[in-house]
This record gives sequence, C-alpha cells and structure tokens, in this order.
Amino acid sequence: MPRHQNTKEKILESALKLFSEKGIRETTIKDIAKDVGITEGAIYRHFVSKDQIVSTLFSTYAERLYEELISVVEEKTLIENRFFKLVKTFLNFCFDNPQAFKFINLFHYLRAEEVKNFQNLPKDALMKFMDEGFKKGIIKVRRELALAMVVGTLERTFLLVEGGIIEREAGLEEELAEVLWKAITYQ
Amino acid sequence: MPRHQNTKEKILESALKLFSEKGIRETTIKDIAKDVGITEGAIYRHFVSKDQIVSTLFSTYAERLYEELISVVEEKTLIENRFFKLVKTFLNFCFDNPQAFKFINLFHYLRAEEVKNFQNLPKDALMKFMDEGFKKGIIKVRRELALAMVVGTLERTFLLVEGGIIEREAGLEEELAEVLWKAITYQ
Amino acid sequence: MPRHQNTKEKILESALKLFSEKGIRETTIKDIAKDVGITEGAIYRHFVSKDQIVSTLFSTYAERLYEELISVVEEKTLIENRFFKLVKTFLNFCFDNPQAFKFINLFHYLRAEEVKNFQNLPKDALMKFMDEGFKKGIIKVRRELALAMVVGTLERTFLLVEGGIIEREAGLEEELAEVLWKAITYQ
Amino acid sequence: MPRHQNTKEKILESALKLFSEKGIRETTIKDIAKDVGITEGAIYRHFVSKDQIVSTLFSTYAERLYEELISVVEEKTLIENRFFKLVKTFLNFCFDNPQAFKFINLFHYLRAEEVKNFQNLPKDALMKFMDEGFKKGIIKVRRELALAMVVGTLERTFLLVEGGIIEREAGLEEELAEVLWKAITYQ
DNA sequence: CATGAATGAGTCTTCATTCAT
DNA sequence: GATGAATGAAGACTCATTCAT
Repeated sequence: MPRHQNTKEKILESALKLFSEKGIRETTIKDIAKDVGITEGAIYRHFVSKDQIVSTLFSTYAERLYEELISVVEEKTLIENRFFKLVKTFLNFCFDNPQAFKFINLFHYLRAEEVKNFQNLPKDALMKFMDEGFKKGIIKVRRELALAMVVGTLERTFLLVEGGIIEREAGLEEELAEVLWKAITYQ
Repeated sequence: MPRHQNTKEKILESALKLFSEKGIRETTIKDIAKDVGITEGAIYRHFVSKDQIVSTLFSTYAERLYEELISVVEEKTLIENRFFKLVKTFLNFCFDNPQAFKFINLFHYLRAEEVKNFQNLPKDALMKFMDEGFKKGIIKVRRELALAMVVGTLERTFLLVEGGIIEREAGLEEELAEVLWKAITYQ
Repeated sequence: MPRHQNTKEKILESALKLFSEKGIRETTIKDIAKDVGITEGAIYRHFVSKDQIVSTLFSTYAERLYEELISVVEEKTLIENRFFKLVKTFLNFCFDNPQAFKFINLFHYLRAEEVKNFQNLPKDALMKFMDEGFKKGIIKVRRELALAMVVGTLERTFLLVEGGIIEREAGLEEELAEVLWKAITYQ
Repeated sequence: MPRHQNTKEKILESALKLFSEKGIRETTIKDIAKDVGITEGAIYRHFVSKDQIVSTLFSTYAERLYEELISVVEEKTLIENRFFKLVKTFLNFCFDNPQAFKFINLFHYLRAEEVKNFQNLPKDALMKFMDEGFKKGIIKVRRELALAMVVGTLERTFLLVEGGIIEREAGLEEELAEVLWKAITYQ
C-alpha cells in the first residue's frame, strides 16, 4: 500500500498523457488510476470529479503558455526580436509539452463554449503583439489574419513533426520565424 | 446540401451535425436516431455499428476534399493561378461544410492511428502541389513547411471565423492567397 | 428473454415492497431489477431515476388514500356515520396496502421537506372533516388535536397489528371508531 | 442537553442530529466527523463501526424514555394522577429530545427486526400501565387499543407540532391527558 | 489519540447493441 | 424496414473501513 507524497501531481500527469493520447471521454478514471498506481476511489480524494481534472489541466497549461508568451510580448526590445523569440517560445512549449499542447487543442474542439470562461488564453498574448505591430505600421497584414497565420503555421508544424512528416532539426524555429515575419511585414 | 433523400443519408447528416457540435463519444445512437426521426434499432438497418458511421463520415468528407483539391492541382494552368484556386477551394469547402471540416479535425485528434489507414487525404493533394512548386524552383520554402503554413493558416482562419474573431467578407480568400503565395515564394 | 407487457407496473410493485421492507436507500436498483426479473438497465427505460420511482410511489398512494377519504368526507350523510366510515376506510387502506402505508410514513420521515411539494395528502381530507365537525359544534376537541388523535391512533393500531401485538379481528374498526368518536365529541 | 464532554459523547450527539435530520444511510461517517470537528479515522477510535453508533443511540434513548416512563408507572400514587404524569413525561421527552424521538421512530421503520433484540422499550412501560388499569377495571378499552391510542396520539401530536400544524402552548399536556383519560376510561 | 490517503466493494446511471414483434 | 424493450458491460462516483504516519 504505497503512500505517495504527490498523488495529485501524478494524477494530473497521467490524466494529461491519457487525455492527449486517447481523448477525454475515452479515458476513464480507472485508466488514470491504473496509470498512477492507485485505485479509482483515491482519485476523488484529490479531485471532486473527472471534470475538475480536465478543467485544472486546461487552465494550468493554457495559462502557462500565456504567461510565457506575454512575458516576451511585454519585453522592452525591438519588435522583430520579440517576434523571433515568440516563435521560439511557442514551439518550445509545444515540443516540451506535446501532450499539453494537444490537450489544449482537443479541449478547444470539444468544449468550445467552456473556453470562453477562461481568461489569459495564449491567443490573447499573441493578439496583443499583433495589435502593437499593426498600430506601429510594421505588420502590414491585419492583425486577425496575422494571428491566424502565425498560430496556424506553428501549430500545424508541430503536428507534422509529431506525425513524422517534418523533422525537428536545429534552426527550424529561426526558419519559420523568418518566413512568418516576412509574410506579415511585406511592404 | 442534399435534402433527406433516404434514411441512410439522413443518418449520416444528423450524425455529422451532432458529432461536430458535441463530439463523437458524447453523441449517442439515440441522439442521432431522434434527430433523424427514427428509433435506435432502425439505425442498425443501415450501419453495423456507430463506428461504421464515424468511419464512413471521415472517409466520405476527407476524400471529397481531396478530390476537389487534387482536381485543381492537376489542372494544366499556371502554378500561381492554381495556388489561388486551391486556397479558394479549401476555404469554400470549410465554409460550405463547416461540420465536416470540424469533424475531420476532431477525428485526427481522437483517432490519429486510424487516420493512417485512409488514403487520399487532403494533405496529400496539397503536398503534391508543394512538391511541384518546390521542384520548379518557384516555391522557395521547403515543401513541408510550405504545407504547414498553408494548411495551418487556412484552418486557423476558418476556426477564427467560426469563433467570430475574423469576419468572413468578400475578398478574404484572395487576401489570404496573396499573402501565402508571397510567403512561400519570396526570393 | 421475457418481454413483459407491464414492466412499469411490476417495477413499482417490487420497489414498493422492497422500500417498505428495507428502506429506500437500502434498496438498490439491482434489488428491484432482480425482484422484477429484468436487468438494471431496463429499469431506466421506464423511469429516469430511482428518485422518480420513489416520488411516483409516494404521490400515487398518498393521493389514492386521499381520494378514498375525501369521497367519504364529502358524502351527504350524517357526520357520525361518515366518521365511522372514515375510520373503516382508513384502516382498510392500511390493511389492504400495508406496504404502501409503511412507505408513505417512511417517506414522511426521510423527505419531510419534499412532502410539502405534494398536494392532496391524506391528512388534508381528515382535516377538512374535523373542521366541519368542530364548526358544527359536534366535535369538541379542537380540530388539530382531533386529527392527531384519530390519525395517531389508527396508524399506531395498524403498526401494532403488523407487529403482532394487536390481533386483527372483525369489529376492530367499529370498536376504534366508537372510542374515537366519543373521545372527540365528549360534552 | 450535555455540552461536549468528550469526543465519544460529541460523536453520538452529532450522529443523532444528522441521523434525525437526514436519515441514517444518508449520513456519512465523514458528515459526522466534520460536525464533531475531527476526521473520519478518529471516529473508529471510539466506535468499531457506523452500525455501533446507530445501535448505541437507539438503546440509549429508547432505554432512557423507558426509564422515565416506568418510574412514573411504578409510583405509589393514584392511577389517574400517574396517567397525567405519564403523558407529561412522554411529551416532555419528545420536546426535549426531538432528534432522539425521531431517530427512535426511524429506527423502528428501518430495523423492525432488530428492535426485537432490545429490551425495556418505551411501549413496555406503557403496556404495564394499561395492564394495571384494565385489571383494576378503571381502563375500559382493552389494553392494546388503549396503548395504540395513547402512544399514537402523543406521537402524532409531537409530529404535528414539529410540522408547525399544532402550536406548543402551555396546557397542551393537560388537555391531551384529559381527553385521553376520558377516552380510555369512559363508562 | 488523531490524521487523511487509500482501498474495495458497491451504487446509480449510461449506452451500444440485440431481438421479439 | 421499423420499433422499443431489454441486455450487459462499462463508467463516474460514493463511502465504510483500514492503516501508515
């Protein structure tokens, strides 16, 4: 009868892994419990419901990505430098937390309405950046399209890397950042 | 949009609607039957299982989009013209069949492994195009990144339109096509 | 695989029996299903929840007793005759539906608050009678106490018969009616 | 009403309150522990099981009421006086320990069989009294019915007071005692 | 004595699927 | 082809009880 010190963390970890691999509904509490190495009932000492686990994961990781992005956006450096750093930060987050990133996307698909209840979403940070660039006349494409382009490209790149179609090699971030920067700032 | 030809079609139509709105697992056979206006048992006259409905929907729509794209790719016209037409075709498909497009994406998230069993996926058509453009030296960005950029941008644009963040106005397709074309062909 | 014509009735019957014998919470859906001869899932084709079974039983029997009592109360006969008939009706109901009567009492103990949502409760019929008798000056004890006396005595008599302490012999109703009538109409 | 002497007493107090308010099965060990201000495990330092708490409460209060009643029954005073005192004692117990009285009744409904294992139940004291009165020719109604009448009336009066239908005013006991005494001793 | 995490056996409920009609 | 009652295998959640600390 093991007594873990950090069961709550382990539950979140296992849940994230399973949710991102199989889907939320298709992952059972039993699956999670088994992965953690405890019994189903024990889960409920740490979370009141499966849904709370789901919400906790979403808000945790969505906010974490937002924080990382917004701190770059708010740096007092040249906008172009910040853009390059932003792309790097975004992709690093994806590759460092592939399960979290997939889960965030899945959550958006399955709980579109619920997403609106959360604040500080990653796209808010990026939108702020596009806003600034557009107002300063540096970004030429209107900010919504610039957002779609940057987020869409980075997200799809990540998925293609995951799918084995793109190889993750050094310099990928710079390559993408450069292409994207030109794309949104062309004269 | 076909109108209630026969029961089998109606089932697929209702299922697609519900799957895209609520998710696959969260839509029951009863939900579908009720939406069609028949009873649960009747569904099984037309499909051997819920899973068959899911697979049928995926292959139908993934293939339909592929067909539309490949027919443009294989046209004997100037590559730039084909690119503009490709963007238009892709976005038209999304906006004409938003449920189908959302469902295809959802399927990719929940059944990543299964997707590999299908042939003629939309990305294959686009990949073929990028391949040609890259070999001809017109597309400068390597084809995988060009694919990520185009697909990602278009997909994300659709989602932002759905989310009410981008407005769908006339000229949107041209605007995007232009930006994307420049982005992947910059010298 | 038997197909019953009146499964819903059988469920109510089995549930009433088990609830009155063991209590509501201590009777499981499985117990009921087993008693009916079906599986647990089948219960839910007829009732949306266990609670609906409970409520249905309460309202059915509470109302049935009320109907029987009120029809006597509203007869156009001598008040004393009506009283005798009322006692007989009440006891007959108890002895004919001992499970229902026990269940009604149990429900009162466990769901006191919920009882207030129901209309046409047995006590309302009796209260109406006491009211009339008191206003006419025939019943001397104030109506609330008369109600307590009559209901309390009859209920307790039933329970003592059930417990084997009182024997249910012919004339019991008249004996009780006589004593109670004297008790509430003494000069 | 004793005030928090020791943990064991506090547990019994909280359990009695919760059982009478919500029911036995619907009150959890955690509920009790929280009400006492300790944790679940601590309960088991004082009682081997939830059931032991239940039994302890029943025997404690059933016996307490029995003791109070029997001591009146066995007084060497005029039978009529003792009857009046008996009614007062019974009602006082109800009003002073409403939770205990409700719990005793609930226990009777849910554990009818088990009740037979207990000795010195309240009704035994009253039965002894009725027996004496009947043998002496003072009580004219046979003792079982007299018991049903007295217990039923008092119990129902208590419940109607609890339900807000009868007001508990000074003299209520005498009023009831008088009516009941006449009822069981009429010529 | 007390804590509270964990167990494990339920309990209610859901739902894809079957099948008698 | 259609119906809808029934099955049966989960699934989420509960809770009395145990036990390491």
